[in-house]
Amino acid sequence: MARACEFDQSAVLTSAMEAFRRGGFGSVSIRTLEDATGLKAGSIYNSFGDKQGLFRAAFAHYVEHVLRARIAEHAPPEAGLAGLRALFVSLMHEPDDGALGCLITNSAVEFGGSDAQPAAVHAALEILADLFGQRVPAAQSVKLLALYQGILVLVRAGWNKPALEAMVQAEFDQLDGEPNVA
Amino acid sequence: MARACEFDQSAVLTSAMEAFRRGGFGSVSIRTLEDATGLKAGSIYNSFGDKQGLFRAAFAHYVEHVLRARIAEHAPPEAGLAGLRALFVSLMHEPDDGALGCLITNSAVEFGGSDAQPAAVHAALEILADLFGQRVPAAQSVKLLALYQGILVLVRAGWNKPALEAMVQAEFDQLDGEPNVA
DNA sequence: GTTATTCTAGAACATCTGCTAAAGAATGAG
DNA sequence: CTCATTCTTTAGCAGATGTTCTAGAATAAC
Repeated sequence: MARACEFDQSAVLTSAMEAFRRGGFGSVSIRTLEDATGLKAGSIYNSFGDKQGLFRAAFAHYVEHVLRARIAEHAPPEAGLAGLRALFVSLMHEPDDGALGCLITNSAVEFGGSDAQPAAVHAALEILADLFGQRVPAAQSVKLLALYQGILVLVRAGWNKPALEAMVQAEFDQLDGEPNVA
Repeated sequence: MARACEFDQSAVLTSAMEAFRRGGFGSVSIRTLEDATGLKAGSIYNSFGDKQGLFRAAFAHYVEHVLRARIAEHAPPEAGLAGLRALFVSLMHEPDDGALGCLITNSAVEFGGSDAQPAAVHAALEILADLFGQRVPAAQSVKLLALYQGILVLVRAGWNKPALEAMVQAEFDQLDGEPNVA
């Protein structure tokens, strides 16, 4: 019917997502997003409405292509508790040393001070809570969720990774010795 | 020798601190800080050098008058493991529902994407790590640090507080049954 | 080929940002 | 009192911010 978009939507979302993971929503400007995505401001506003719209799309992209992909890779349904262990351990082996933080954790912190937390943040946390809840008793699953978020904070803060990994291993060793859900 | 400052430094730092706890460093402007502290921009720059200087002072104020005060209240040296339990439980009973987040956790996340994490953030995390390390075996103390940070993220995200508190109680019940350091 | 429609490019807008300069007000030393 | 010193206030600067507008380029239906 008319001219088609020239850019690759997925590539654009990936680079916007990385910019937001590094700096958060507030400190990444439209100019920075222009450089990161290769798009001009006009095209960004034409395609996503406004900065929030691009963020929402990038957040959804993160949930789908980073979080869900990570779960699928390390903790598919049949992997059980060992899958959860691998998922946790993988957090300490990101090449970026926390510079690319978790967009969910970072957003929970960044928007937690405002009146309304975006529903997307809560929904994303729910994905993890559900995953843990399926493989571990309820009391333990809340602990795993908190541990997961805490590890991401500490990795981003540059905390000693081997110590974190040893802690994860010990924690799952203990979980292995208890009755679980599956 | 000359005119004295009219404002109460501690009160100014407290209100600046609260503003930063709510919004982080980046999204709190000098105008907002003027309103929060009652000072005019000129006085702020005269007293603290620049925005970073005020933030540094507010961060130190937080460590001294919020973190250390919280430890002294709930977990004095003689309180042992029960003190740590009370410390953790207190995180779920803040009246602000996470709108006033922990300045340490929030800063770790906000500055984690930049080249150099401020040393003050790491030092503040060390305070908690040391506290835990004195009352619990090393492997457990790392877990408590991660749990502590994760709880703060989840509280700020509006997560179910009774579930978090039950998790904390269960975790410390288990710790009570193990040999500890003291 | 015309035309309607949608994308892209670039300049521009009003507002907000951190910060500074200049003038007035308070203080203590001489 | 004088005066040097320091605080407070106000106004303003240069640059960055999110956003919009306009002109131009590409496409597909007719």
